[in-house]
Amino acid sequence: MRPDLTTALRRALFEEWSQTGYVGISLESVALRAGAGKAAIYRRWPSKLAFASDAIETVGVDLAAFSDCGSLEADLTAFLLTMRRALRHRLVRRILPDLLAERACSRDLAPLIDRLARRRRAEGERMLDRAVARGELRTHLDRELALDLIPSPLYWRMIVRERATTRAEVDRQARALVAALRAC
Amino acid sequence: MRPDLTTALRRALFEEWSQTGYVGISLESVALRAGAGKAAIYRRWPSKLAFASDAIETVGVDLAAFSDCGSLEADLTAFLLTMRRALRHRLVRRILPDLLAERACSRDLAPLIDRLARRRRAEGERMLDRAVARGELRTHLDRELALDLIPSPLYWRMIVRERATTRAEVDRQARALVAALRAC
DNA sequence: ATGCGTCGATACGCTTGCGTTCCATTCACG
DNA sequence: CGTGAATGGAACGCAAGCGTATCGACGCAT
Repeated sequence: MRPDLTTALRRALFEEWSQTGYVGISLESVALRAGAGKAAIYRRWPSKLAFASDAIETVGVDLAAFSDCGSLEADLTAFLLTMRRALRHRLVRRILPDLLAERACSRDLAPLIDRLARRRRAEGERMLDRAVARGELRTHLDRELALDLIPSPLYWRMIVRERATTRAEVDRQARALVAALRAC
Repeated sequence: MRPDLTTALRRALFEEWSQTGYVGISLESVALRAGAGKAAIYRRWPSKLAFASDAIETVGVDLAAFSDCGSLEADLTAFLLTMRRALRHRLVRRILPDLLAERACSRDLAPLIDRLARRRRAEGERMLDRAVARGELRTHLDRELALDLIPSPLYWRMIVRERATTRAEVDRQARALVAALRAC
């Protein structure tokens, strides 16, 4: 089993996915794109779902990571910059909304999406912990609301509205979010 | 040409759309669901795209409307409550993300989505005008950012995270948004 | 050299659905 | 009543793709 071919197949899947959406993925087209035969796909994965799940988990299409930058605003800025970098990627920009849409129609991909979401939210909790410890946020702030507020404006702008976001816009967004989180 | 049948066909399209996504819509299934023959669809619309565009425009899948409630916070709360009502609708919750995903893959539906988005944003501008006139917001606030902030947390929560939102949560969200808009 | 696993290419039977067309029936109107 | 429009149901030729299987070729390890 050739690992380089497995990688090529995964890459081809993402390209095809970004053009057709999950439902429209033709495994024949994926194989062709990878310069392989269809049997090579079936030797590795029993189904489209298994193939897609493996590919997503392997590449780790994840929005962003949180890190400790010394202050809430700096943490938020770093998060938004990382998220911006991920959403700038053409394939991510196309596959991410399709993942959500597909989940609404068929629950096949739901476990995968849930796993990704859970990881990110746990990291967000840790960032809130740090801000509380620094005295930047109230101890009993509404964490549900805070964790919805943080990624949503950037997601809305870049995915829903398909707009680019400058570094200055990220900075302003972080400042607005700090104000919002203080009111949570 | 029976108008009641046209209506039934549109309704059937939405049901099918919510189950299969746009790509997976089978006009045969739509016709069957509406208790009609396929020819009835082709007599009215030349293609799936024309059918879908007509249906969306006729029903007006729109997120929400803005109204003057006397203060920025009240305006925002009213907006969020209206948007919440729309997003509670099962078909909307499924078709909306699919519209976005489909737009990313194929530009067929882009003009339709742009029209919907433009209308809503213009109304958002008027709400900001009112808040500025009342002295609630700075004259030169970052309107781009403000108009991204307003709908995004609710969209994120209800569509991306598939979570319900209580009236109390809407109120808290409105308050956080006021704080954010003041920092814009 | 030999054996094994994997490869791409292809064929196969099957399914689904498209867009078009047809037909007997129904309905509304003059 | 006669006529024309529209109807649901179905047939048609065509296309695409699925999942399975096969075959000769290739690369690698022994």
